[in-house]
Amino acid sequence: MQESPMSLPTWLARGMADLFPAGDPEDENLALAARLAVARQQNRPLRVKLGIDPTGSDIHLGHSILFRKLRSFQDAGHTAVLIIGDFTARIGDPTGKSATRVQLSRDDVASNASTYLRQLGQDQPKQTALLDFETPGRLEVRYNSEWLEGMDLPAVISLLGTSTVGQMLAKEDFSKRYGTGTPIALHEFLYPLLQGYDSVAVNADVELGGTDQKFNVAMGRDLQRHFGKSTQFGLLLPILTGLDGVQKMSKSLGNTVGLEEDPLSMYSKLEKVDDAAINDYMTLLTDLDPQTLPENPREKQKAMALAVTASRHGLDAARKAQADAARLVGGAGDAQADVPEASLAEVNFPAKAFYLLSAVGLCASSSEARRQIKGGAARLDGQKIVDPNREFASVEELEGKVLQLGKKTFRRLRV
RNA sequence: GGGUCGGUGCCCGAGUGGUUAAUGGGGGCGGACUGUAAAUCCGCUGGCUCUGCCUACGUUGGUUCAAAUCCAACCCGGCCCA
Repeated sequence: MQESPMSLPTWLARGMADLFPAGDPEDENLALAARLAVARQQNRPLRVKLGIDPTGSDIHLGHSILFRKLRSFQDAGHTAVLIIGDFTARIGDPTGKSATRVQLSRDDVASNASTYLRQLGQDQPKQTALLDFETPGRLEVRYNSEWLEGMDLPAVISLLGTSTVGQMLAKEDFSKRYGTGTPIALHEFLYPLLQGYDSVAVNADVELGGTDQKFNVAMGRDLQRHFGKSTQFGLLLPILTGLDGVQKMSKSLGNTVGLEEDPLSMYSKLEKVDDAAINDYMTLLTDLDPQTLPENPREKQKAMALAVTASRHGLDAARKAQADAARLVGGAGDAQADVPEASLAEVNFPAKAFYLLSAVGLCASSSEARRQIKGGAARLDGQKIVDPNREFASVEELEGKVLQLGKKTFRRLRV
């Protein structure tokens, strides 16, 4: 990335992976710093677009880096335009996908969307919420069905006419699939165009996205130009590496930390993040300087985990989680520790150990529970459960005890 | 529409009538080790309150004592031709 003479504010540049165009520093259409300056002069906030597809229901830390950046724009006085891709979700973004996505029903999309908004802090004060829902003028939530649903066939055809098959096949995901003979449905070509059209519809000045979104964001610029609008800047942030330190954080890869996870499980997961990912986590998930982290790798993990947990739950809760995690790992379930609870209400007694593990949700199935127990993974209050058929006669026998699977999953049993 | 190849467990991919819940690899989980890491080694990796029962190799039906493996129809996909 080129340094422009007119520099960007540090809150904006933090963690940035790409910014385009990065051309003529004097031209507000070619350099974001110039656009910011003009906006300031005219006392006009920038419109910063971030699109989300309500395809899942849980937001994880990987998603949150984009929302954090969006929040920074809000705090600097700009307008966040959050686009809920309720219409595009029904197509499914082909980006990073090796297979055609399942199209979602309207109901799924609606319920996912409301879950998203709640997780983003719709009902919370701005101090604790991820986005500022409170300050007037700082947030617009738009559903893209608003302008996409009513589009008629001539409009769709003209939209398709702005792009060529060659351009589409230049996109890595498509070319890879084409090359390996994996099907590409025609409607998938429409996705980048529709996402791009969102930028037209909301007059975006900036679009935020992960680095994998470059194609789609660039499409937004093309379409804005096509429709005679001023063009947006693409501000791309890195894709957060998952807990394994190798692959991107993604629910289907099971390497995520959920935004709403309790402090203990959040901390426990974060303190074992791969060394290589630690600095990125600091930069992208906290406001702190990674330089301040301790040298010792283990201490470094802990400090990062504390910082990130604190950014979601506050420093006190994070400290407690850190202390609890340290005690729990010692082996014995600790009566003081703040362990997530599991209800015994649905469990039928007498209950055999393997049944208990699955009934309480620690194992996906009772067969898996049997295997885990045989593998020596299950403990009750720190004591290994050896026999899958060990029987617990009544609730009283379990109430208040800590059931453990492996080294890092704990459940306090409650009635 | 024609030709041709193909559809196997989370993924890739063996298997072409009988110890097949189905070789192998990846991924995942667990154990040992460690820094609660990486690397390495070992185990597990359909379901069921399970010494047994049930469901599985695109779908349906058929042949057979016995099929993922043979036959038929259908569905879906790649490539070539139109």
